[in-house]
Amino acid sequence: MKKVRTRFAPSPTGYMHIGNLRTALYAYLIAKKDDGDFILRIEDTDQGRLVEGAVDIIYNTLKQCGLSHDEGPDVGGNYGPYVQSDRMRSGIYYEYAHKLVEMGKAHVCFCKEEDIEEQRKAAGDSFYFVDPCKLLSKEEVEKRIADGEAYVIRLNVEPEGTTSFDDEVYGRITVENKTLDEMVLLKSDGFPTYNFANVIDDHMMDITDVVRGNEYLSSTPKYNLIYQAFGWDIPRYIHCPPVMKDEHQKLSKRNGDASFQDLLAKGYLPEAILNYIALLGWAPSEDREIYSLDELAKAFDVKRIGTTGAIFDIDKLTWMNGVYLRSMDMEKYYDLVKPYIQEVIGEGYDYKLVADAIHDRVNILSEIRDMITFFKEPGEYDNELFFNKKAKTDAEVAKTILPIVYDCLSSLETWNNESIFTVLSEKAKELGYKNITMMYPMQVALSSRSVAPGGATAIAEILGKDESLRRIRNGIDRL
RNA sequence: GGUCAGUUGGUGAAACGGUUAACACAUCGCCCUCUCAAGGCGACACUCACGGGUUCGAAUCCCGUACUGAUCACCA
Repeated sequence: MKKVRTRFAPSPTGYMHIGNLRTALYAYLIAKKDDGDFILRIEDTDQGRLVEGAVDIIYNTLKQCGLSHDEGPDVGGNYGPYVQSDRMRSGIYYEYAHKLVEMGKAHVCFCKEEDIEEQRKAAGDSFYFVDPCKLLSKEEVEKRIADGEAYVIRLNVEPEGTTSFDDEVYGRITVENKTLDEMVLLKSDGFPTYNFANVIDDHMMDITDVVRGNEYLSSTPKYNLIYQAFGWDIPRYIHCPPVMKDEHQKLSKRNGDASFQDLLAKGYLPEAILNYIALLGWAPSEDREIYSLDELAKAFDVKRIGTTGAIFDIDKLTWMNGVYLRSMDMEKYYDLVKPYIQEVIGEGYDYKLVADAIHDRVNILSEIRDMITFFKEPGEYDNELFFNKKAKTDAEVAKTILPIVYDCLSSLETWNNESIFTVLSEKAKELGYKNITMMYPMQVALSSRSVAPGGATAIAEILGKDESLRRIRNGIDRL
């Protein structure tokens, strides 16, 4: 069996959006499942749409995701060049388009765009019309070309019969040939159209599995016609359903939807993003959702790709990101979280203790800031905050509790979570209070919040004895 | 408008003609608990867009309707 080769063929038009990334992921997984090759090819036949830095974004994204390509513009390979605008490639397209003309499978067309439009209109729904340029003699064509007249090369399509292809996801699809137009292969500027370049490249690069979005489903019969004209083997087609923003719209840059870069900036992890989007349009056969990239490659099965657009649910991604954060190696977690902590509270505190305190609470890294600002400086708060139904506390109760807490702690020698908790809970027991009645007012005094990451005692440990006592003192003074 | 495709809960989804229609997110309850989380437990589709048919039996097969999407460029 031939070695599986898939390709990711983006056009460098800006940010990498999620749908695109998922297509890249699937292409990667399909290749890696069978120890095949994953190739990166840059499709830039449209010179008007080049965006500066866009290619770097593609490289960076693939790298951050661990979707390493075996061949590509930057890493080389035996099937280069891997950029369509490369002069060497342009020559190839030109040559093959003309070869098709010689074979009688395509023809030179001098029609103006308006002429074509008119004829299409006249053809109506049947769509098919006979291009008058098809009837030109070889001599005349050559003469007009020699005279410098602009021309394009169009594929010849016979209106009779049907064209079918098998898609691994959507099954067998058949269309009538008369609904297919005689597509342009080579544009008047000498560049190939995207569709043509695609077929040539996929064939020349020995691509066995064509993985792309299902918006290409309709044009696939035309691709097949080109393969057939050359007598080439037709690849396996794997069309993926779209990733949607909502019921009606696809996720897109134009709608201002989050790109991969945006998600990273918000503090989502590449592994989590990849894991999540793998599940958008594909379901594993076992009852499980958390997969590393390698595990995905093993579990992936083209047959289990769905046919319906899947709505991108940021809530589920957020949950999954939290799962990754909670289950990752602690050292790695500390490294990840350290810059965020230091940015907010600076030096002076044990950032690992802070990291431990928020470990079970953080889902996305950008949430950390709001969670821990009070360590640096307690915020303004109203005495109403001392009210807590479950703790049976309010400002009045706090007035009696806080001094007790203060006394217990000011004489405490060993300052850590456990020792603080022990002394306070013993005191609570002695006085007949529930722990929470002691702890809640303390938490408010320490954090200026009704909810805080970690219990009052954990916060006190991080703050240190002096600062903790100072904040409790302030709490007492204001009551 | 033509053509092609799709339709299981708020969301992702499983189900290879016979199950109480999995599982996960979200939501809501309860438990745990020094708050919030995390974790544990439970609730949440009398039904699989709708209407016919085939079958002893249909979310699963067939036909039609509705709705949704894609496509119909010298854009990629």
